[in-house]
Amino acid sequence: MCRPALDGSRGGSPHSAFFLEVFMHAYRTHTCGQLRKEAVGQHVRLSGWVHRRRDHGGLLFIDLRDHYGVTQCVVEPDSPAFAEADKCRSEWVITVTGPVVARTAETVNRELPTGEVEVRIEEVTIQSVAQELPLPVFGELDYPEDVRLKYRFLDLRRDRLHRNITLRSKVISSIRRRMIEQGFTEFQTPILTASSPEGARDFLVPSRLHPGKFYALPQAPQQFKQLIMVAGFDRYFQIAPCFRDEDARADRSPGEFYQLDLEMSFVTQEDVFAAVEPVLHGVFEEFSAGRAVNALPFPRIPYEESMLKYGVDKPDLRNPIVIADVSDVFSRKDVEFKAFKDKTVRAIPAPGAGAQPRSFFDRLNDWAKSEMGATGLGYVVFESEGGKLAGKGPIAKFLPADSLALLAERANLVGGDALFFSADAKKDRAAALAGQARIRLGKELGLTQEGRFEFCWIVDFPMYEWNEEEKKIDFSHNPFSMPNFDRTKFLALDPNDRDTILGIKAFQYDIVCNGVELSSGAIRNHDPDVMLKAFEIAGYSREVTEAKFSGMLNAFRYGAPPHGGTAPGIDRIVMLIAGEDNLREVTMFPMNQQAEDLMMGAPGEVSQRQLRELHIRIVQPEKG
RNA sequence: GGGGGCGUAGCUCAGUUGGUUAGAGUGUCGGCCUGUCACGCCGAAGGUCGCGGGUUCGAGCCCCGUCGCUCCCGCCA
Repeated sequence: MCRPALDGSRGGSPHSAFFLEVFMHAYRTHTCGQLRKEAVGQHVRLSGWVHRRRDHGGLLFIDLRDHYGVTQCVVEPDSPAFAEADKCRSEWVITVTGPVVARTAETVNRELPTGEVEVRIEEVTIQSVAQELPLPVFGELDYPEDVRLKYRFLDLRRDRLHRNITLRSKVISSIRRRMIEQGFTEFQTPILTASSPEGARDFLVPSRLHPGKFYALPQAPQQFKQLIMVAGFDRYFQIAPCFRDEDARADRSPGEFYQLDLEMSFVTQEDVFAAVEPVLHGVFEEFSAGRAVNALPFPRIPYEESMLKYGVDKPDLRNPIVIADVSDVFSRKDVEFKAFKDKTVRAIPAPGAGAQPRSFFDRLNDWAKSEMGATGLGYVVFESEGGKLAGKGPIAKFLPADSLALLAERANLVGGDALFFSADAKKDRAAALAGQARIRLGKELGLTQEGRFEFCWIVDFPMYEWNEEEKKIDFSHNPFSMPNFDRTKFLALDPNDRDTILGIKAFQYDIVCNGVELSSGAIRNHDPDVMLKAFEIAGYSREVTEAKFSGMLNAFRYGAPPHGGTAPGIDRIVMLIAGEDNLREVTMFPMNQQAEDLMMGAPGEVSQRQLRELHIRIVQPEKG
């Protein structure tokens, strides 16, 4: 086509096209996002993808796109480049050469940073052609997830995803800079490690050298980072890949994800908060694009309080609704509503909901029954009648005036407001339904404020919980957390003293933003005796604990500093900042919900030879 | 493992109570068009209605099964 002659056979003055070609970069002198009015008159070369072509017969426009932007290029039929340019279709990769010209006032495109100029095509080189696209790059339409994932390289060309992934990179580099500025040091930890008995399901990697033995991919570098503290490195961080073989959710990638993993020595819980808060606050402010971030220090909310007031351990504080316990009101002798007697009853205020139609209340009731497995969601609508509050709705008739007034006071409601009730014999279930109802009400009544970030710490998690199915005590969260309990008394605990044990809090905390759990952390248990006792309570004999955690227990017997840390989820941070509600929108090459990589074909079958080397034989599950 | 939603042209979707040859937009191909920027106009090609079975004179539509995608529950120290 129109390649520059490199043998010098065509002579030319310094002003000839030939001179410019020879001294011009083979692919580009500028990017597609670079040219402005100041460049008018320059002879330039651009390379990129054909974003869009507009054929006017007598005039052909090609919008050329690369990572940096879009530049309009134009060619007329009498140009020697027209025939070649006319062949170009969407997503072909081409190189164009020609002068930058100013657009006339009427033809300037204000939407485009390069919209004041265009490149008049004198020469086109087709670098790569494209078949008809399974997924158009141009436009903002939504496409099926499987097509997007199979042709991820096309999806990634699209503006929104391209920007999200670029944003992710910027967020990570900002985090890294802020951590280093705070005196943290980045270290790598192994990817092939040992399976650990607690927590999620492991991904296993068979060992070739050791028949019948397996590595596991780390669920998190938990033990390693504690060992780094024992090794005296004081402040560690890592953008750490974590692998868990559990089912996916919109906010939980299948298989793998990244954490800002960090650990510090000689710290209290407040020291960890003080180290993490400015990093998160700083990075969210940096990329907030006008959205407010709540001020430091972030509120600390005890777990019990969160479960009462918000019905979840990850409250969305953009939602002003606060749940109240009203069990006592329904236990009063003058309240004859049998369905709520002797149950935990939580009241969810719905300010302004009195104006909603009957269908609004019915819909919530249906939702509670069908999706939450509840018997229903009772409600009362408050109305002002001559300066006094009157109750309306199906259960209002069971509530005498003074009980009604008490409810309104507890829920801080006035006429025109409504109050929903979540009741269950089990406190946890009443709280959970109330929590979900709070979220729905906040959204449907428009009370949850968009466009802001509300962080909080949830603190004082219980160390243990009762496993009803197996009738035993389990760790409720991280087994390596330090119990917030007198050491001597802890070591002397009777493992059957269930009431005392279930009341023990741990130095364990989550950080939550807008109802999304960003991280879980703890002050660690660095005392081997306390650790053995803690595991004994959860049903692990000393021998088992010694065997399973020998590496760490041993280390703690050679001088271990008190230490603690946390690990905010990188993907979720980027998701929040990008304003997306699915992790796949901020992950370059995600797997689908069934943990398959549709582009690369993973997981895939392997050869018999590979299996033999690994001493593995496949046993297919029986179909039935 | 369980529940909900979806599956119709390359892509996004419509398709009435079960009734003639399954439509639109976009993309593709062809024609026209010198200032568009979602260019416009005319025309054409493009369909195993996810797959299998059933009911029916007749199924995109109803029933059963199955597969795929997705959201949720379980699970996620």
